[in-house]
Amino acid sequence: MNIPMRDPVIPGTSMAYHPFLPHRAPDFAMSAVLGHQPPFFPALALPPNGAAALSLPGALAKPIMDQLVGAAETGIPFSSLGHQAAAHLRPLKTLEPEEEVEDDPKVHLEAKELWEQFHKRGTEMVITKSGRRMFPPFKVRCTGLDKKAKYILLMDIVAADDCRYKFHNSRWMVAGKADPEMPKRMYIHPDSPATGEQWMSKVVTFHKLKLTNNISDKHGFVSAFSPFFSPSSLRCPCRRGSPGPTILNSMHKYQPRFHIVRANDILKLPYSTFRTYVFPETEFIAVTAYQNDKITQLKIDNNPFAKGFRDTGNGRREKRLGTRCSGSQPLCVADLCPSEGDSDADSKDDPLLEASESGKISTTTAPTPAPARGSPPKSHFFPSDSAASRSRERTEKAPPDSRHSPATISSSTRGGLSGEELKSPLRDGPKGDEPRLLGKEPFAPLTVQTDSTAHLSQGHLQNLGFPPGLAGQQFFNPLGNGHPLLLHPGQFAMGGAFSGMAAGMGPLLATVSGASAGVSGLDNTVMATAAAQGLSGASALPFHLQQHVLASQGLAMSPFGSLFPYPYTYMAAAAAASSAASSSVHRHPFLNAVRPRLRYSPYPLPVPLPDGSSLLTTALPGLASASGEAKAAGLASSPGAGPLDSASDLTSRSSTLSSGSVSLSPKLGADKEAATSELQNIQRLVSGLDPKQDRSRSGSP
DNA sequence: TCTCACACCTTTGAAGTGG
DNA sequence: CCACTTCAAAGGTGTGAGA
Repeated sequence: MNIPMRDPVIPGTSMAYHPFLPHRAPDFAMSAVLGHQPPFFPALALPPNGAAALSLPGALAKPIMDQLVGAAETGIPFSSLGHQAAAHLRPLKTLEPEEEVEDDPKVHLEAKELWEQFHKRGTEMVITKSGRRMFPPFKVRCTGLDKKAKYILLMDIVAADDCRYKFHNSRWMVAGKADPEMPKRMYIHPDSPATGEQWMSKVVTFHKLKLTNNISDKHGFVSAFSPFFSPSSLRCPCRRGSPGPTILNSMHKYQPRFHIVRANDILKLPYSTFRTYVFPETEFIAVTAYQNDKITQLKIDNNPFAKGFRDTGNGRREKRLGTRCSGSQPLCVADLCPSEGDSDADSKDDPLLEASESGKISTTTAPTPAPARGSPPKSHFFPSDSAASRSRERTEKAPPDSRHSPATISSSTRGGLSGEELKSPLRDGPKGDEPRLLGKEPFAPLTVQTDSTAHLSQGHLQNLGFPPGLAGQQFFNPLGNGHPLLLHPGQFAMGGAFSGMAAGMGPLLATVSGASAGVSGLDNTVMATAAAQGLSGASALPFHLQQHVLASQGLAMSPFGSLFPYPYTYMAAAAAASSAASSSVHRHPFLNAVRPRLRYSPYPLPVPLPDGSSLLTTALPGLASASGEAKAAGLASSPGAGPLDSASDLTSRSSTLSSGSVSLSPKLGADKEAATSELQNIQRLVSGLDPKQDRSRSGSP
């Protein structure tokens, strides 16, 4: 085996990459996923909570990984491989579990009304070969976080269903089966990790995330690894090594997801608890060219970059209107948007602010008390340091009072959700010193918060296709909900905060990811509705092959680590279940045969637990009805069915789920016997050997 | 349905100026 | 040294022709 040595791991980067995350029981992890007897990991005698790392020079990664994966698949003990792989498998770092902190995260979608306007019109999101930003930008406000604890915020976009669409007769219609999905990347917010206080102090935006239909796009792996990558690019948040675009299929429907992970180190991500939040109104259909004039006009009216196309502008808008959109009527949102003049000084880096900051698009309710630190009137998600920007900010007129709906969009899995209204900080206040990590971006003056009293509960798991037999498994964390986050090396993308860590790992990650993109599940202790759906994107590939990377920044995440956040059993079970539930997985030849496709419904009905708590983090206020209307109006025949489609299913199967195992922070000292038992269940589940499970799955919609 | 060049626009950071 | 202005470059938009 001739393996060139290059791209050595940079000492001190703590680059932990281990395809078979040995969290507590690495052998179990791998075998569980693969459905084999535990392979032998001679080099992995790890402490219970230790993290083993496969520290490999980049060029070594691919061949060694291939062998390791192959061995795992065939049940060959790794010890018999007799090459560098075993030598490289070694404990790299012991990761202490996140200390228990009391938090009750709630997430509010910003500019919700604008999103709803788009949604009602059959939102189209343009994707280009070079990558195109999302508009409206995905922005959220977090509350309920532990001020002292550190969190990593992520976002990803997963297929919403298994269909391809076409725009016919002014409406979107199903045009067939979906094309295979490319592995999806997790976009890690560049400010991660940051304290809860920092996150809560401002709007968290992911507007830098780009969408592309270019499957050969490699930028995601380049920025941090490229020799041209300069630390100076990190100075300005806006210029940080931009993550690679998320690859989407044109004419397919997607659902953005937001994840909160309590972790103070990116290395702990795989072991940490995920809370996933889904906002159905952010669902969109990717297009390479706008099909719906209403959407086009809506975006033109709201996106400062498109000012040249506005009716009042001097661009080609008038011409265009005369030819294509002559019949277009002013859109509601347009009315909600600030005039051109108003927007000029606003949104610098955040086009949406142009609209949202005016407050015209906000359907707010009661104002909420502003935190002491207050919020600046203008919000730049990635503010410019330039004098010009500062100058402009100074000259900006004070925004209208932000009135936030106290409603919560999400609920905590901890059952701690008392249903009390969220008190979100006002964003319009004196511009205080923003935490460095979060940049200087001020709050958006106006946010649209919705009541998210609805909580996803275990009942949603049914929707995710959890086999009844598994539901009762202790390890089968209902919150994990069956929908593991698809943490794939290639799934991760971030703005650069972790860029350094990735040094030297680029080739490794790229090769591994490229060669074996697959499904990696990350158990979300608190999984959102869409959990199941998350698989759709990344799960198109074999579960065991998913060696995901923190794509753009080169952060390598153990796919199994992702699967087994902590304890691993939770992850594995969730991953397996999610795989079964994933519509995308369904498309996968390997999994297709044994697991009927489960349709993902992003609008599950919250099912409160007996104790009054809710298991799933994501709660979408009024989503069901709203989305249903939107679908009815915009989608002629969405196979995804409405939000309520899964209600019956959820209800029918909810009894099989156990809520007792829900824990955001599973204790490290889990009983080994229990783990073994869990493992066996996982193995059966993953390997598809359990006929009962299959039967039960087949009964799923 | 997609790609591309294009015009128009915003954003960004550096350079310059003045207090 | 700071605040501010100016400028050019980079980059984000939708358009419309052509493939």
